[in-house]
Amino acid sequence: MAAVNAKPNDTPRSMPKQARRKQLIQATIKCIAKNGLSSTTMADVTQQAGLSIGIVNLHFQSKEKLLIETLRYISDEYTEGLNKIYNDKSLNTEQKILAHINFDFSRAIIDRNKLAVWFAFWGETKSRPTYLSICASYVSEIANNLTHLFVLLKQQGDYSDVNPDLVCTCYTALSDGLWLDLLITPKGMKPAQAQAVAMHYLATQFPEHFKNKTEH
Amino acid sequence: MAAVNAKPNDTPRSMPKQARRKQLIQATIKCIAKNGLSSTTMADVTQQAGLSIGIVNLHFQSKEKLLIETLRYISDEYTEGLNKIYNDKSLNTEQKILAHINFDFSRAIIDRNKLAVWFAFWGETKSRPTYLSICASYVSEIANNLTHLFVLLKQQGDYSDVNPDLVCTCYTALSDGLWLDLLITPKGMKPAQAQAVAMHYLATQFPEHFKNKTEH
DNA sequence: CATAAAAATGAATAACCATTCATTCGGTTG
DNA sequence: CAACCGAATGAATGGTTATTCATTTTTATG
Repeated sequence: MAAVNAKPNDTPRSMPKQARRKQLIQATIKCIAKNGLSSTTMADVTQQAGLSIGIVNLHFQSKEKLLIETLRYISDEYTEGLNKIYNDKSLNTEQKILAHINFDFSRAIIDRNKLAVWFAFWGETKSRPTYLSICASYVSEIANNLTHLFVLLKQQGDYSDVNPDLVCTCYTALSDGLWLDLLITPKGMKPAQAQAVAMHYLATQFPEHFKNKTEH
Repeated sequence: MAAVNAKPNDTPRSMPKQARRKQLIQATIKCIAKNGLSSTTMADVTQQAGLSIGIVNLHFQSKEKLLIETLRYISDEYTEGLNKIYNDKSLNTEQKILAHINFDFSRAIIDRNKLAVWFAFWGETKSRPTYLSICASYVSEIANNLTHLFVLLKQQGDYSDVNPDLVCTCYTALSDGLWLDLLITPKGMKPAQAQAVAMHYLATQFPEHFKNKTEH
């Protein structure tokens, strides 16, 4: 409750505006995880950030805009991480797919605070067009890239029966569902185990490439 | 906004208490879908039900208890539907698994109102132990039953490499992830398509039974 | 060091919301 | 039909919360 993130000296006023916004967004993530989206208040968030109550409206105009920026933040973090992999010229197709899976179950992504935020926003998409459109746009961006990787891999083996679109849809859904397991059964499902389940599916589609592969 | 579900005559006071509770729970589901969990108010719910503001506290004591009962309601609906399948003596193992998949993507289950409710509560599990324990208990119940079906099916074919626990985890996660697709890309993903993706995965594990199977 | 500009504060405000409970309504019973 | 009792109502209440903005604090500048 009274836990404060930073002493005054840690957060000088001279820091760029962007940094203060990020600080508030990260406090918002913690509060949503700790109290739930429905009972996250401005007082909670600003106290978590070690700042005063009026600060959110100074930087975000309203609570609603702070929430939208919070969704955009985790959404961007995810897509930018994946785009870095897609654009990495030093990786071949197989390595990019492996890197994608590693990323999907990496510390930064399957942090339970962030998972709670994802699900909280997903639960609100039906009523908030803005949330929906943020989600829809990252989903389609990722699907395009990942499907393309599967198209390329299909050409590198005896994979005539493989449907890249289907595999992309299936892998993506599987990954989201495993995130749920990591969120609600934290003692029953470990990150490495979740990743192994994802690998198991890919091995059914691309056995020449992914059978008996384990990432350390 | 002003949409009222029932005229006074439709809801006589002589109906059993259980019926009024159900009416309020269903109104709650609609409100969560329409406004999001975080802005669902007692006034919304009671107006949606066509009743007065004080009625929730009469039947549920508090808003929080109404929400808990709402989660329990969709949770029970799901597990009871599956248990009916598991206990159906007229179905063999293969048919039970097919019935399970059919059920997972049936109208009653993938109703977008209810999907919104599932995700809203999942997003709050980290902060509400009561939500978490309701979710944890239905998850483990289903996993036990489904894993057992896979164990039985494994004995009915050349499936020595199949790991029933893994398949259960993978199928369940996949199904949850497909629910997300149905929730956030309602125009891009149709129920039949989602079901086909789930079948596609099972066919990789039990090709003798599920390859080229399509449910009508 | 003086001054101006920018950033941050937090007390005050107004709106909102869950809960209460005295009153009213409707159905049942004898 | 009268009397009763549980069900339902909704105005009133008190607590909570987002937002505002006059004031204070910090930083940059000459």
